[in-house]
Amino acid sequence: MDKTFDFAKNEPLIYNKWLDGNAFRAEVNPDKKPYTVIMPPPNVTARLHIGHAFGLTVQDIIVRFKRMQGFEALFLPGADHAAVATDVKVREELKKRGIDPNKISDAEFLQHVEEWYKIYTEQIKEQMKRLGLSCDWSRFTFTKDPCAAKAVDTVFNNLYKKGLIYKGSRMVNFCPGCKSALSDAEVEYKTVERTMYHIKYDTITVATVRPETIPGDVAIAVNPKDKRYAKFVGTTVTNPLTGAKIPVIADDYVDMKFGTGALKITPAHDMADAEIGARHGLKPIILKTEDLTDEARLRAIEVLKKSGALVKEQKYTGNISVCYRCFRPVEPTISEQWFLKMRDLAKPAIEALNNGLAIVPKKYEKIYLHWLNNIKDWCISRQIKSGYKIPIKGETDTLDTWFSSALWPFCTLGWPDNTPDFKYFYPTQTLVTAYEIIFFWVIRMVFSGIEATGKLPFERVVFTGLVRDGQGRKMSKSLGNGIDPVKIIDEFGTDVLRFSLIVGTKLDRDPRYSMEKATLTRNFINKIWNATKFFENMQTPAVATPAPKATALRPADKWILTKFNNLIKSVTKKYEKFDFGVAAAELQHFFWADFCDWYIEESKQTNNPEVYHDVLSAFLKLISPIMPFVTENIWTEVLGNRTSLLSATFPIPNPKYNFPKEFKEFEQHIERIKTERNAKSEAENAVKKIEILKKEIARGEQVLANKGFVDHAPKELVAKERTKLEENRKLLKELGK
RNA sequence: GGAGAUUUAGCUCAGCUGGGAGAGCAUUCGCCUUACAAGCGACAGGUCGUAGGUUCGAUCCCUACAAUCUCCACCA
Repeated sequence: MDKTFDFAKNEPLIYNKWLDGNAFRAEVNPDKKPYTVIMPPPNVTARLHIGHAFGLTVQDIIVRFKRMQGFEALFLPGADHAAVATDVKVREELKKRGIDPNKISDAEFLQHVEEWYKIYTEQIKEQMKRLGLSCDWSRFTFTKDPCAAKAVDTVFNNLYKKGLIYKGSRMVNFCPGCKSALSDAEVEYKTVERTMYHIKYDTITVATVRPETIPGDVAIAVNPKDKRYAKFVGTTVTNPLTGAKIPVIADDYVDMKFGTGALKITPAHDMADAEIGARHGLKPIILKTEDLTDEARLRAIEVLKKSGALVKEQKYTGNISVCYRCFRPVEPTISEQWFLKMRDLAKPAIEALNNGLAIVPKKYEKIYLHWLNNIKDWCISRQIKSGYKIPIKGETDTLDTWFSSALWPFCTLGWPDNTPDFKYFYPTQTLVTAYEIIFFWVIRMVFSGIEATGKLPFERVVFTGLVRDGQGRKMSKSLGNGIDPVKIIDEFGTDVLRFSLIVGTKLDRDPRYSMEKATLTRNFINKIWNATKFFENMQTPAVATPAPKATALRPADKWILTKFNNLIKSVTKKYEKFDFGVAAAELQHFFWADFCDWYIEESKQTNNPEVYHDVLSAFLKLISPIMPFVTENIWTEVLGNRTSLLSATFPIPNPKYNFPKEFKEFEQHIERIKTERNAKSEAENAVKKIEILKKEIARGEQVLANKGFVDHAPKELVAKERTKLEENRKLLKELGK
């Protein structure tokens, strides 16, 4: 064997061996139960980052585990065309090449988009392969593939026929950067400092941060309880920019304590104003976009200053709504868009939580429900070029990219056709995704799946956290604390990346990653490698000592077998609960502390290669979903197995290997040795030990003197305390000599 | 404003149905012991956020408070 595991050489060899053997291919197989995981398709706009690596590793662990449990496991890979994001990227790329994207024809532009798709889809596939994902590549799907297009068409038309999709002139958030309408979910909030202007409308002064919208004002609103303004309600005031007479109205919405307590109403350019305007039957005045710029604001201020209407300026810190893609402030505007009626679609999605949909971790259930219970109609039209055209004759708008993403779990399996794949693999079992896209994607998949197929798209959704750095900070370019997963693979190998990403994480918190984890994992893999070397030497005739027969199990054998049985139980339970972080930690601890530090040491004088072999190979199986390469290498190259670990069965505890008596004895044996070592390294140990014993005895006496404890506590516990006390007294006597 | 989560050793985190606080790393000390110095052995480190309550017994259950974080809503 080499000195260390040569991952650079072996990992690609092993992966290609799997590919050549069609090992990841899932077939329709009536003799087996299917287990389907559809991959959330990464955008074709970027390289895979550490967050992708984490999520994809979690999925691959699930699939490999289920495959070993005998399921027909399908991991279906794909990539997303990411309409808006790709649009931006392609424009940038064209400008770099000296082409003005606005001067070429639509057809030409779309051709460049197609090119982009091709190049970056291949790049993404390559990166996924480097992560060691056991995907069925024959089923790779791109969100612009014909099957997806057919699904989009079918779903849109069905919803349209049902009257759930409608076109209407309504208040929507418009992004001046993306030059498109957005859905509510696509709007984020950012805290910024702005200037608040106090402006006189005759007798009433209002405070506003957007004086450029004054020409759109149709009223001034005050709180009906506000005594200061009661006398003005019902009168009119003059718009300081247009000279128009506008009414003073009373509305509960107005906060008396905020600003001057008087609110200008601009129904065409503010969400709240639109509602107030509608309540009072006011007709909105729609302004042109060029009249809503920063320059327009400065012009308005100039005019107001000259006329004396501007009475005060003050700094104000508050939230502004921005586009989640380009982060530019969005402009609420009345415009004609396509909407999806949500009320009826949301109902079954809400009920799904009682009808077979599990959300893991559970804490996301409330977030899921809250959003669905407060859902508004979904603006599905976008004014950008790439993406799916709205399938109505003459429409130039495209669909929100999430409209097609929502169909992902079934369009990838052949729907709307009732294909054998669809019949067998749908509904899918587990969807793994980041909690950030619960609204964008997960909820929309649920209601779209129920609506289109009559079934839930998945039995459960598992949410993963956001990968942070060692100190818990977000990884970001400006902090320079980002870690490129491909770099870890280059330096340490895929096994190291996968295990180090997983170990110590919990699903309900954000995972943390640092280079330290990578080196620790490298050391662990080296440990596994060397323990295997020890086994090879054990078997070499020159070194071998007369080994006991398999039936003649030594105490150490019985101990490790019992310990390993317990490990299998515990690890399997954790895998089933998707608690891979703790499973990984337990596996590592068992191997290092129990198997290497104690069992190997006990095997240096006499040994039992059969037991060693059994435990080692079962351990390799147990950890292989997380660490597929080095385990496969040892499994085939060193242990001489002909078939891949992929097709091995996941270990189940062996009832024969349960020796509670010998187990306890060996644990005591370990304790004794530790005490001896301790005595050796610390001369004054005896004095110390006496102190501890005295304390222990005092504690035991106190506990047993407590009548409540003796009467109420379980009998075994009381008995245990009694014997412990006696033993300690005996020991103290011996040491006292 | 509404909701949720977290708080355990210097750091990062485990602790299943309440029954004497655990790991890894870091620190300190001693070791090249024939699988491994990417290693081995050992010591030291904790009023389990604060204050009450339930219980024979609370890190665990209940109440209040505090700090940190996240999501949602958003007031001109």
